Amino acid sequence: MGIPKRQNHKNGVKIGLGELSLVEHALCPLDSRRSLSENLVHSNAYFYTDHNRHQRNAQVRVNAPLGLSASDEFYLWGLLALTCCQQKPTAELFATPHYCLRQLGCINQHGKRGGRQYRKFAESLERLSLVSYSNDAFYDPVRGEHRKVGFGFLSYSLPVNKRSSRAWKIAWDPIFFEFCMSGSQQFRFDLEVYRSLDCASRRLFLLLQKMFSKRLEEARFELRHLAVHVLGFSESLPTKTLMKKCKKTLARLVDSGIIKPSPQFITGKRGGNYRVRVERGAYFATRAEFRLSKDLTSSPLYEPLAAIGLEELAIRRFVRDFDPVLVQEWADITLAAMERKGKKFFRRSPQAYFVDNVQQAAQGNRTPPDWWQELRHSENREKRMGQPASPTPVGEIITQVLGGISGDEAKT
DNA sequence: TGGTTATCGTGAAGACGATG
DNA sequence: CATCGTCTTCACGATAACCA
Repeated sequence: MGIPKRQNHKNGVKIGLGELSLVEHALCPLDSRRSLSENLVHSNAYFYTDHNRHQRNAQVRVNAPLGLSASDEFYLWGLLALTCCQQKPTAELFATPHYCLRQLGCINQHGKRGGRQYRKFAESLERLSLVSYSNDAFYDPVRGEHRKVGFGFLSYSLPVNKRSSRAWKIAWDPIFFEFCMSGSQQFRFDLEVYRSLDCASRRLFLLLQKMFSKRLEEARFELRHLAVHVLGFSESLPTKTLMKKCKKTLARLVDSGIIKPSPQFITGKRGGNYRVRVERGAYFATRAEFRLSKDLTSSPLYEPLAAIGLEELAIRRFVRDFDPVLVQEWADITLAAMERKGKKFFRRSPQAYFVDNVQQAAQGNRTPPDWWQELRHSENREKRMGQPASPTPVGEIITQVLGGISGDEAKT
């Protein structure tokens, strides 16, 4: 077996990681005019059966100070999967945006796509980080019961300088993360299929993925509930329109093999309501397992280490043998020093500096330098200053302030 | 007249190619 | 590899067209 090249061809299915209760309902309206408004409050409800087989109602509330787009869910599920597929998963993901977007299939070396993807990503991240979610009957897979919960999704910290090759840090809310990670229940799905769908179909796909992976053969819904509360269509639309929209969504899922074709998914009124019935499609027969490749470049540590100038073999060794948190930390210190202090900072080379420090730190006899701690503090301060007042796109908050610290940060 | 259906406009978002 | 222009799709309120 040779040294893996920096590549990203289609070995290994890209996966997404969902969450059982969250896919029961829409997190925001599909219509961006409504969902991307500031201080969005989205109230929703869905039904579940408790352990006595009684049907109960769960009330959901999503607060999104910067709004929330239906397409943000793609990043949420994708980043969760990236986090849990690391060699030693923790609730923190250190990765460059380039790494994330490449892993998620948003950019690749053939289809040339650029700046907009990065901006969308940063904006979504900003919106997601501010969301607070509450649910009075959230299913807790660890304890096997429904609980009242309130949590956020994630926090982030990223270099102010857009050109920086230092990794972004994404930290998941501990309670949310625990729900997502809980052992055998991990909710995985094919991210490529997900991506190929429109937002409404994506939501239904996830819900069906959840239902059909339990060996269920069919799923039933009430039309209006499905359209409004699960998919996120506007409640103000007449039932007829919703039916049309649902039919379109179902047709898409048929095309992807997620549900079986049927001449009539929606059957006539019963008790004043339309019933929707779908059957499990071929997709679930063929794609039970999703795994990420163990390719070296699929480690988020790869890019920072490569940016320091380490060889493939050395990177492999660090990824395999050292605590990823430690490696990430010293990679960040080294890159920060390269960007802000220049070459003269290093007695020999950045590589030597990094290698020596990680080894010493692993022994427990070296801690991060003070200048780096201060740098981090000042970066956090700026971020806090930049955020609540104005919804400035993340990458663009202040670069001048830091200009004074170092003269040669432009060159990387 | 009342109700249904078709179409337009707007802003978000994705696909894809050209270019630097 | 990043960036941008352009074309298409989507949701859905508003308006117009249609029909009994």
